[in-house]
Amino acid sequence: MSSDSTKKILLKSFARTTDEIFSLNEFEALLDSKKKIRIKYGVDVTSPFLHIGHAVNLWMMRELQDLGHKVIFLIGDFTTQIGDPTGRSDTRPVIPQAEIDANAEEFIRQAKMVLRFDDPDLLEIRRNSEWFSGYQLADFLKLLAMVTHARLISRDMFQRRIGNQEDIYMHEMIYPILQGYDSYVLESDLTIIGSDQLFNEMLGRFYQQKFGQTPQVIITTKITQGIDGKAKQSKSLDNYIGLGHSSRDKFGRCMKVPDNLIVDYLKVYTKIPMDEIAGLEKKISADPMKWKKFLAEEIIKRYHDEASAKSEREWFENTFSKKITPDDIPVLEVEEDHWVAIDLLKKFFNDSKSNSDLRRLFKQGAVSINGEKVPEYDSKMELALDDVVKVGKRTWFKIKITNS
RNA sequence: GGGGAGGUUCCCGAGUGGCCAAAGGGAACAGACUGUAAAUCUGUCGGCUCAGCCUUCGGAGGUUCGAAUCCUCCCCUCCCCA
Repeated sequence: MSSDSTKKILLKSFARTTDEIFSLNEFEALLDSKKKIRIKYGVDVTSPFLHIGHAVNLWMMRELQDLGHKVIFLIGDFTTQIGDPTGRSDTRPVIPQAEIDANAEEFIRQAKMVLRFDDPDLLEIRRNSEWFSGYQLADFLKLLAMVTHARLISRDMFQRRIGNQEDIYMHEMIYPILQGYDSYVLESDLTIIGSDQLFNEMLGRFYQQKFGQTPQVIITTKITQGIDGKAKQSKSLDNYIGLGHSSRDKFGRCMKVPDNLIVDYLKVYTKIPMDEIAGLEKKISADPMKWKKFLAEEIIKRYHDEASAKSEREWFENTFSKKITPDDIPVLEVEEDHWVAIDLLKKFFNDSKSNSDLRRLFKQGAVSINGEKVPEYDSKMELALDDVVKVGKRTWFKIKITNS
C-alpha cells in the first residue's frame, strides 16, 4: 500500500512528532509489508476532552488513514471502570457505565476534528467490555500465569509507590495486563501513545508474542509544555488549547503561549516544513508577536478553516491592539435609563461577582462607559441605546433600553 | 487490633491564646507598560448597608475578658506495626 517514496515521506513526517519508536526496524517492515495496518487507539474516557497535544497522536493516525490504514478506536469501557493507575499517586475512583457512554460520545465528537470516522474501512469502534465482561476466571488465570510479579512492579510508578510506602491495589496491578491483552484481541499492528502509556503497551507486545502474534509497533510522541509554559497541557491547570475550544479561544490561548515556546509549538502543532521553521527562529525572537499570531492562525486553519483563522486574527488585532470595541458583544436589556453604576454591573454579572468584587473593579479603574472611566461604584449613570460598558480587558456589553 | 500524623481562606502551605480575615507561593482579577490574552512592574484577592461591621481555620460542645491556636466528644484522610 505504500511505495518507497510514500514511506519516506511518512517517516519524515512522523519523525517530527515522535519521541521513540519500538522499534524503527519493525515499523519500516510493517510499512514495507504493504498490509493494511491496524492501529490501536485505546482511550480512557474518564474525562472526555482532547487538547492539541493529544491531537499530535491523532494527526499521525490520520496520516495513516489517508494511506488506507485502519484505526481501531477502542473505548476502554471495561478497564475505565477499573481505573488506570497511570500518572496517579493515589487510587482512581470508579465511574458508572452511563457516564462512560456519555463521555465516549463527547470524546468522539472531538476526535472527529482530526480522525476520519466516516469510513468503516478506515476506522472501527470497539469496546473492551466485548471480550472482558464475559471473561472466564480460568482464562484470566492463564493470562496471569504468563507474567511475573517482578515484571509488573518494575513499572516506575509502582516503584515510586513502593518507595513511598504507599499502597498498590491489585486491580491497579492488573490493569496493564488487560490493556496489553486488548492489543492481542484487536491484532494491533501499531499504537501511537503518550510515553506514560509505554509500560502498558509494552505488555501488549509481550502478550502478542506469547500468543504467537507479531508484536505491535509502539510509537510515543513528543510532549510540549502547556500554554503557561509550565508542565504539560492539562485540564486541571487550564493551560491547554482544547479541540473543543472555539476558534476565538484557540486564538487567544495561542497568544498566551510564552514567546520562547513559539518555535516548539510551530514544530509540533503545525505542518509548516521543518526547514522553514529553522529559518524563522531569528525572526521569531525579533518579533515574537507577529509569529505568535502566525502560529495561532496555523492552528486555527488546522482545526477550523482559513477564513476563521483570518477573522479571528482581525478580531484579536482590532480588539486588543487597536482597542476597538468588537461588534459581537452581549446586549444587556434594561427597562430604566437611570442607574447606579454598581447595580448595572450587578445585573450584568448576574450574581456571579460579589459586591465587594464589583467595588474593587471600580476602585481599580476597570469600568468605563463609552470609553470614559466610571470612577465610583455609586456614580449615577444615564444610559442611552448602544452605550457600551467595558469591564476589565475582555468584557463588554451594550445597552438596550426596553421601556422607552 | 495496636501505634502515629493530620484536616487552615480557590490550590499548596505557615500559623499553637490577643498584634489573625490569618505569613509565603501559585492561580485569578485589575492597572501600567508592551501594536501579544507573552514578559515585567504595581495593586487587589471572605462577605456586607465598607475608614466600620459580620462570618471563617473538619463538625458539635466547653474553658477564657479573648481561641485557628487549650479541653471533650464526633467525622474524615494518611502512615506504621500485627
